[in-house]
Amino acid sequence: MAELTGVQKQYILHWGEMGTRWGINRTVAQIHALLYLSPKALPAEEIAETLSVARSNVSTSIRELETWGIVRAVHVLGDRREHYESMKDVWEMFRLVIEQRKRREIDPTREMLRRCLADLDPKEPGADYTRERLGAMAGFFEAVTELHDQMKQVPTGTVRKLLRMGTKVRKKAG
Amino acid sequence: MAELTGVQKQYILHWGEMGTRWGINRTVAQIHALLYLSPKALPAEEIAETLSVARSNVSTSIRELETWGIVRAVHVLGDRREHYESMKDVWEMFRLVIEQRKRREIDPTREMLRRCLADLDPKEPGADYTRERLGAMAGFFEAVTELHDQMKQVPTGTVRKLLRMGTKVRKKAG
DNA sequence: CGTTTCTTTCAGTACAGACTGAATATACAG
DNA sequence: CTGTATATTCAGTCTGTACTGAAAGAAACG
Repeated sequence: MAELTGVQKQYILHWGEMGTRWGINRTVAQIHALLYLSPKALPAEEIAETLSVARSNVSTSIRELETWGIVRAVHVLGDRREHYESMKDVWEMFRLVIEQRKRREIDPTREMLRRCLADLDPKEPGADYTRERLGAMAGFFEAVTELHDQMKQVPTGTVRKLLRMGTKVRKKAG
Repeated sequence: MAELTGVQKQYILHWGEMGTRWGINRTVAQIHALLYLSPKALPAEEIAETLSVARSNVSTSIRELETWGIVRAVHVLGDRREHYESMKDVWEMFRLVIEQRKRREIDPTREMLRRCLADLDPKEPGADYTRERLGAMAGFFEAVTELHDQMKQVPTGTVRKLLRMGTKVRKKAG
């Protein structure tokens, strides 16, 4: 993977762009794309060269990918350097990312909504309306959490089954 | 809504912060939060004052919220200014946002993956592996699209039903 | 029409976060 | 130990996006 083919470049650049739109660092996303396409684990040095970014930038970005659990370091016999490889199971990868983001963003929001509802002084102007709106939003986040907890326990293979069930429900409702 | 209560401030600030983490402009998110909590439609001027941002910034941000379909302008008798109000149905709001983001981000990614698979020259080094990886990723995006199309047609009330079905599937699988 | 009120556009500025490269730390071999 | 290879940290710089304020543009009145 010293030289990138046209298709690989296309994928990596798009993935980086996509990352920025979802609040994920462009370099982090690009490195992930590169590792995902690579049949073998790559040392940081090679990643830096291939993507034309600073070696230190790779170090930080790999750390981030590791905390998400979608990239890990492996060792190669006769080479002292760490080599990094990406998880290949796409569903599992997204599940992990979603789980992390839930923990970092959904959970704190849920917490904030609870605190708001608790802090809400019934005597302040429009308290009833505020409570109603905050309550609706809190309900949404509760449901999302419930949905996520269930998803966590559904094995990858079952996802397609769920998809088909969705179709049935739709037909009944329609 | 001339003065914000402590709880309102808390909600608006958190929502703005949350926005930035998902690639949504902080001001856009804050304005949405403000309108969501407001029992009556607000003129741009008042939004600008309440949030301490430039009047022009409000104009641009409202436009963005309007293209998502979660905020609309309404007219108040005896007032020439446009007043803006947020949709209150939380599920519907998120459905709209997800739909837009799918169109802007998921669809182009799906397209890119198709193009990559089409452009892939079988003679280039590691073509088989690349095809395998791109194929897996493409499959994921196809499934996500399918899931989204179904969701679009499920009425809000049915969502909780789906949640319960998820539980059943999990129990069978477990 | 001219005036007033409100809205949008846009060129310039400010700022947050990404990125770099030098310095530092760590691991290993001889 | 000493020297070398690799990894990490961090202060400073750079860049892209958000934001501002002034100016232009619409719309509503008299």
